[in-house]
Amino acid sequence: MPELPEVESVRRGVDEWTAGALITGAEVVDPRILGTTSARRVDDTAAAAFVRTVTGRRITGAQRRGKFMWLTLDGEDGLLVHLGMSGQMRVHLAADEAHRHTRAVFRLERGEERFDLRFVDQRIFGHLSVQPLVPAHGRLVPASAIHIAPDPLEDAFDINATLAALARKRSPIKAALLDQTLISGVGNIYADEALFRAGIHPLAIAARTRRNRLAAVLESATTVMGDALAVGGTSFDDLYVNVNGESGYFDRSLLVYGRGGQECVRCGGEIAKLTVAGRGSHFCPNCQKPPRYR
DNA sequence: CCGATTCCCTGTTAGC
DNA sequence: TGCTAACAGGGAATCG
Repeated sequence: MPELPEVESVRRGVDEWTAGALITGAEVVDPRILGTTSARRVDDTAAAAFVRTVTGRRITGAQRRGKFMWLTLDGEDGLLVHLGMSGQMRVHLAADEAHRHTRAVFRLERGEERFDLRFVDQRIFGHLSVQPLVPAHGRLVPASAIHIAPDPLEDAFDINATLAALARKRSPIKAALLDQTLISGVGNIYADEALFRAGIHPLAIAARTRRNRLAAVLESATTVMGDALAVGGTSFDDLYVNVNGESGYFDRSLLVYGRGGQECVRCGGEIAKLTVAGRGSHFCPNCQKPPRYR
């Protein structure tokens, strides 16, 4: 499931391949990827409109904030690409056999090069859309990403502001970490890993957690995502690969995620699993003591 | 206003 | 063995 390190790995590949390229055509194989989560019913008319909107545009580069990625079109609009949990961006020659779950294809031309940029998404939680770029937290971002907070790897990230935002949340810290309006880029895997590395229980209430402990969680999240990015991200379930179809290697460095029932690498105890904010949460009950509030 | 829950999807896996 | 139910989860809408 693509989180910041995976989306950034994809963005880098997409940027290398597409910066300066002309979109000479496009095809929407499955119109559902044009809808938002709530409005999946998108008809062929919308698909045709999407194709008309992107065709003939020049890609200036690929940008990212948190898990939101977009291609700038002529420097004025953004072609938003959200990978959801199984989305992939793949570069292929037009003659290459299409992947079973290809949902959209962009025909690109750059100099003498001609190739396809394909959006592949098994579970259709991802989506594509073209939107005007609007200012948010010191940058221009697609309009639908205006509410997304800066991520820990961008210049606009403000540690003190993020700490203050976390300290206002009366929800479990695991839920707060997943709230993309507080801090972006952190998903279920890295939230669990950050909490384990900081020794914080996922059910600890953010607002009742000491400031230096919250800071430790942020520090851990930043570090673990940076480490993951350095090895191409986490390919836990084979649904994530980069633009060239390559997996990342961080799965072997995961300490708690997906390790329920196994031994804790730190204390030898048993990794437990419970549901927080509707997501599976893996943690060590010994290394991450349950909170005790009066 | 805020936190919790539901829904959108498909492929894999556990269980009867 | 074969079928069904449960599970995985990012993000937005809806609920309480």
